[in-house]
Amino acid sequence: MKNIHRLPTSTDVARLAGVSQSAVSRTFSRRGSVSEQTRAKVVAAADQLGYRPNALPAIMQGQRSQMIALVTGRMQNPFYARVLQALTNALQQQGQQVLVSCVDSDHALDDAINQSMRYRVDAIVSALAVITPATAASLSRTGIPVVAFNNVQNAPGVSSVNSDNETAGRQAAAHLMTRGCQHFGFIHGPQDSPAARQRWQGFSVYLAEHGVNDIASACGDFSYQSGAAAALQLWREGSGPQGLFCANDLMALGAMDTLRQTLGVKIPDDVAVIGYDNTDASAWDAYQLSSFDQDIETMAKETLAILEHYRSSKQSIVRTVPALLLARASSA
Amino acid sequence: MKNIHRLPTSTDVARLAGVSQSAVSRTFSRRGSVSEQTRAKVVAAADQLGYRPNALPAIMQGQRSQMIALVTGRMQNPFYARVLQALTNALQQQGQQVLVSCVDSDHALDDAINQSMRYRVDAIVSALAVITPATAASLSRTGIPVVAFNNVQNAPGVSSVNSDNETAGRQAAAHLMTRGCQHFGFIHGPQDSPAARQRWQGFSVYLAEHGVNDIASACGDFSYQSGAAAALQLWREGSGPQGLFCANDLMALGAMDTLRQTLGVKIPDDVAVIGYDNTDASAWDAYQLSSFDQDIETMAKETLAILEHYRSSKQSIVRTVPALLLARASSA
DNA sequence: AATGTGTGTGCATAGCTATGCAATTTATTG
DNA sequence: CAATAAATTGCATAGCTATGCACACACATT
Repeated sequence: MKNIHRLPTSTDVARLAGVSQSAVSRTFSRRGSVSEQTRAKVVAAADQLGYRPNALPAIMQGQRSQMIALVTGRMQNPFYARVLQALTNALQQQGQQVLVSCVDSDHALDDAINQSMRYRVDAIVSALAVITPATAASLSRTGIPVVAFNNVQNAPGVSSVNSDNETAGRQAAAHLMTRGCQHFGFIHGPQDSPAARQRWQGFSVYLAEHGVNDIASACGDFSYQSGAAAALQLWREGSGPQGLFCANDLMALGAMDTLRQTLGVKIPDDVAVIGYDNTDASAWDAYQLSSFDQDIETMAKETLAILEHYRSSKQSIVRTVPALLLARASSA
Repeated sequence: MKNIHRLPTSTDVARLAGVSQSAVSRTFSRRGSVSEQTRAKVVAAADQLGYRPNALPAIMQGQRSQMIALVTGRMQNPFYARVLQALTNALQQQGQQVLVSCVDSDHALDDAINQSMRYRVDAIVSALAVITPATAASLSRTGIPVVAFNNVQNAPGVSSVNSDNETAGRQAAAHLMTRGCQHFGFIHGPQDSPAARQRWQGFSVYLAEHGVNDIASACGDFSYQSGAAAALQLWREGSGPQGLFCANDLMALGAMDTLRQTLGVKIPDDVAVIGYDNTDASAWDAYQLSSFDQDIETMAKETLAILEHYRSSKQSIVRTVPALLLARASSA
C-alpha cells in the first residue's frame, strides 16, 4: 500500500463484488466459465472502481506479450511513415501493440532492440537497412522472430519481406526503352540499402542485355535534396540522359524540380522519369511521377503471416511481393 | 519450466556466476553496490546465457513503466509523422519507450487507450482531435497524465501543448494585407479540429478589425485532394480571392496545383497563398509555399516537461508555443 | 581496544493475474 | 428420484525482479 495512487486490482474488484479474484479474472479474460449473475456483479464493481485489466502478470508467466517492437528510420521519409501506418493497422486488428523506435545509426538500432527486449516483446520488425550480424546472432538465440521489412537479410534466423526490386528495375528499363530512350541515367540510394542496389541491379542488367552499357549515374541518400543535387551532377556535362530511373520517389521529385526549374529540361519531352515507392506526392498534379507502388498493405500482412508461422516452425522465411509500375505523365 | 523457450532469468545468471540473484539485479540496475569482482562474474555469465533484464516485475511493484502511449492519426499526413518522430526522439533520449496507436475514429481512440492501459503506460499523449469527455473523466480518475498535442482540450485533468494558432491566423491576415490583397479566402480544416478553427478565428477577426468582413471560404479535411476541391469551389464563380490562407499545408499544395494547372491562376501574381505546418514539400522548388512552422521539437520538449511536472503537482497545464511564418515565393 | 563508518553480500518477500485442481451447485437424463 | 454430467466457484501458487533488512568484513578514528 506504499503507492497511494495505484490502480485498482482484480482483488479490489473481487472484494467489492463479493466474489473471488478468480471470478474477476475469468470475467475479463473470457476463459473458463462465469455465471451471468457473477459477471454482472464483477462488471459493476469494476466500473465503479475504474478497474483496468493488467497485462503484465500474464506476460511474466510466459504468455505472449502481444507487443511487437518496430524499429524504423526517420519519419521525414514518407515511405517509413506508410510502413508504420500499415504495420500498426494490421497488428492492431489482431489486438497487438506496437512499440516504436525511430533510429538513425546502427548503434542506436542495437540499443533500441535491447530496450524493447526488456519489455518482452514477441517479435521485432525492422524497416531499417542493417541488423548487425552480432545482433542477429544474439537475437536468434533468444528464439524471438525477427523480420526485416523491405530489406534483404541473409543473417541466419532473420526473415524478410521485400518488394521485387530487381524485377521492378528491369521493368523500369524496359518501359524507358519502349519509349525510345537511348541514353539512361540512375540515381542511387545510400550505400547500405540493399533494396536500392537491387533496383540498380535489375535496371543495369536489363539494359546491358539490350546492348546499353553506359549508364550515367549519381549517388543520393533518398532525400529530396540529394535527388536535386544528383540531377545537377548528371546534367552538368552534356545534355543528360533521356530516361532517368531513381531509387526512390523523394529523389525523383527533387530531380524533377531541379530539371524543370533550374535546368530548363522538359519532362517528359526531354527526359522521362521514374521513381520508386509511389509516395502520395508522386500523384500530385505538379509532378505526375511514374512510380513503382510497393504494396505495403500486403507486405504488412505477409509480415504477420511470417511471425505466425515462425512460432510453430522456428524457421525464417524470405518473401517477395511484386511492385506495380504506375505509369504517369512523367514518362508518357 | 513449462515454457522450454523461456529467456534466461537473473536467477539463472546468478547460479552460473555463483552469486545471489540480488547481486545480478544490482549489477544491472546500478543501484546498491557490487564489487568489481562480482560484477565481472555476473557480466560474464549474463553474456554467456544471453541474459536480457526484464522490466516487467519492477513495473508490477509500482515503478514507472517508462512507456508512453502515443495516439495519433493516419500517417498519410506528414504532420503526424513529424510529431511521432519528434516525440519518439525526445522520449527515447530519456530512456522511455513509445507505444503507438494509429487511429481513425473516436471509438477506436477509446479502444486504443484502453489497450495501452493494460500495459500500465505512464502517460498518454494524444495528437488527435478528440478525447471523449467520458474517456477523459475515466482517465483523470486513474491519475495518469494525459497530454493533448496540438489540440486544445478543456476536459478536466487533460493538459495540452499547442502552437499559437490564433496569433498565426492574425499574422497571415496581416501579411496578406501588407501585400495589398483586398479579397481574402480561407480553406477550413475538418469540423472537429479546434486548431484549424483557431487559425480561422485569428484570420477572420484580424480582417474584420481592418474592415474586411467578406471572406470567401470552403471546407476541407486536411488532405491534398480536399484542398484542390476547395480551390475549384472558391474560383468557380468570379475571379477568386487575392490572398488565400489554408488551415494546413497539404490543402494549400492541392489548391496551388489546381490553381496553376487547372485554373491557370498565377501564384503569387494573381493570388498569394499561405499554409500551416511547414511540411517538407512546402520548401520544394515546385511550390515555395509560405507557411507557419510549428516548432514541433519544442512542443515535444514541452510535452515531456508537462508530464514531469504533472507527476508532482497532479495539475494539468496548457502551454502555447509560437509558430513562425516562413515567407516564401508563394506570397512574395 | 573499542567504536564507528562503509562496503559487499544474501535472504526473504511483495507485486498481480491466470490456471490446475478440488469442491460445490445446478442441470440433465433414465 | 437417483445418478450422472456439466457448470460454476474458490484456493493456492507460479512467474521474476527490486529492495529492506541483517549480517559480515575491512578499515579508520579515538
